[in-house]
Amino acid sequence: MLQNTAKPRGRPRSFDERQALQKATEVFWSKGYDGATIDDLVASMGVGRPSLYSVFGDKRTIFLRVLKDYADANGALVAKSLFSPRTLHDSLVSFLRHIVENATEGGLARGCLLQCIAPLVDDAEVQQFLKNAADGALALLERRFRDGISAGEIPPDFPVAVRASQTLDLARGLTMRAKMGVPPKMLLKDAEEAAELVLLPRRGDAAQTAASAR
Amino acid sequence: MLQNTAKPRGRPRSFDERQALQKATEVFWSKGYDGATIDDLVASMGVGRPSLYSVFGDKRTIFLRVLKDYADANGALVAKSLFSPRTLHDSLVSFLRHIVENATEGGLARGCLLQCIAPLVDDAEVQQFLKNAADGALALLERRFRDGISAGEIPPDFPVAVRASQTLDLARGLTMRAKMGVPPKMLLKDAEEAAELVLLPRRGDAAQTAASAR
DNA sequence: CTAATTTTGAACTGATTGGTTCTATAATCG
DNA sequence: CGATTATAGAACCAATCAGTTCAAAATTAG
Repeated sequence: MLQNTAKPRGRPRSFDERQALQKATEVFWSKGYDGATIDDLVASMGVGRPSLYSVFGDKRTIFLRVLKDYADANGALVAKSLFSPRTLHDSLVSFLRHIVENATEGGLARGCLLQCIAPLVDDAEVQQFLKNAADGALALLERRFRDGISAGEIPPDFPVAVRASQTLDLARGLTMRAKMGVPPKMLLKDAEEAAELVLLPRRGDAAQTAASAR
Repeated sequence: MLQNTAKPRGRPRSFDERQALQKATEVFWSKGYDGATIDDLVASMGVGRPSLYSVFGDKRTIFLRVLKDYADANGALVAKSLFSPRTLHDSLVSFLRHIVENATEGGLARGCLLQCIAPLVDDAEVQQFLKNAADGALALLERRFRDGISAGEIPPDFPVAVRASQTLDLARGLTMRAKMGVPPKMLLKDAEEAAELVLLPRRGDAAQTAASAR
């Protein structure tokens, strides 16, 4: 393990594995799971058909790997958007803006791979993965709200679990609209409105410190 | 046109057109557009293959008809849920509950045909249809909020357009979670929370009459 | 150099797809 | 009854699909 640059024996690969996987992501993201053919993948990834199977496995396996890759990268960005030092309000705006930007990346209106493509894949492992990813995102949001309580940005009785879930639901709505072709500009505006909405205290709850969240 | 029961000349059909279309809806809703094969449709609809083509057209045409049918039926139910005589709050709960119930109908976690299936169909006419359907739903919600202003349930400066859009986004989130297998019971609870959320006045806006919305 | 090892491109395979044709069947009309 | 009209079932067709085989190519080890 000292030399990870140990030269492999046979004919060298003509492709970069990470880069190829990124291309595969694009294909699935744009065309969907059923819509993406092996030929599409071969063409985009720059990998010969037999190499594709020997290196990455079959279509389902490739998709699972793409999914994990995408979720990891996205999860890191989401965490960064939420936990870089800023007010709670700005964290939420940043989070929702990230969702919108991801879903409208390159003006392509592809939505989110995890929300618009993967849920249609009729596979138990995929579905379990999505459930875990959603739980993870929810946990991050709840943590951010709790941090907001610690910082005195929202009152201690702020309904953290409810608002975290609602934030995620609003994000899902933004993502679907991105997929429908609603202009990013409008979605970004709505992202800010959504952040304001989920910071409102429950009716009847004291709101004395809430104003500082802006 | 006096006799709509005018007996057609040839061999009578062995299927009911409306019933067959309903079955087609189930097939697309469960399996997706790509996932539904002509054989699936033939088997479920009780229509012979050639009859299917001569009566309903090709796969795309069948799907478009299914889509219109589904949207009409659903639109009627949504309007009813919103505009039956009740408070604004109860209308919103009723609307969101309807969304959840539709998406979890029969314990099948199919989500919404218009949100979970149709957006993946790479067809301009389908996409335009979805956009129109979304605009229609938004218009209904806005109208209901405005009625709430007229009835004094919410203040005159209530941000109708913003809240209507947010209500729809929350509904989309609920639908996605239904598709992910979140239990209906939890979603129904969240539907009520969502209704409460979108009735909150904007920060800084007067909220004197808002309490009557409950 | 030769042998061993790995990747590659092209061609192949069996299954499935959307869509059609052909013929038998079931009804009404005269 | 026989002519007409329309549907139904089975078999068919060309295209496409996921996945494999095989020989040629490119590299390292000795």
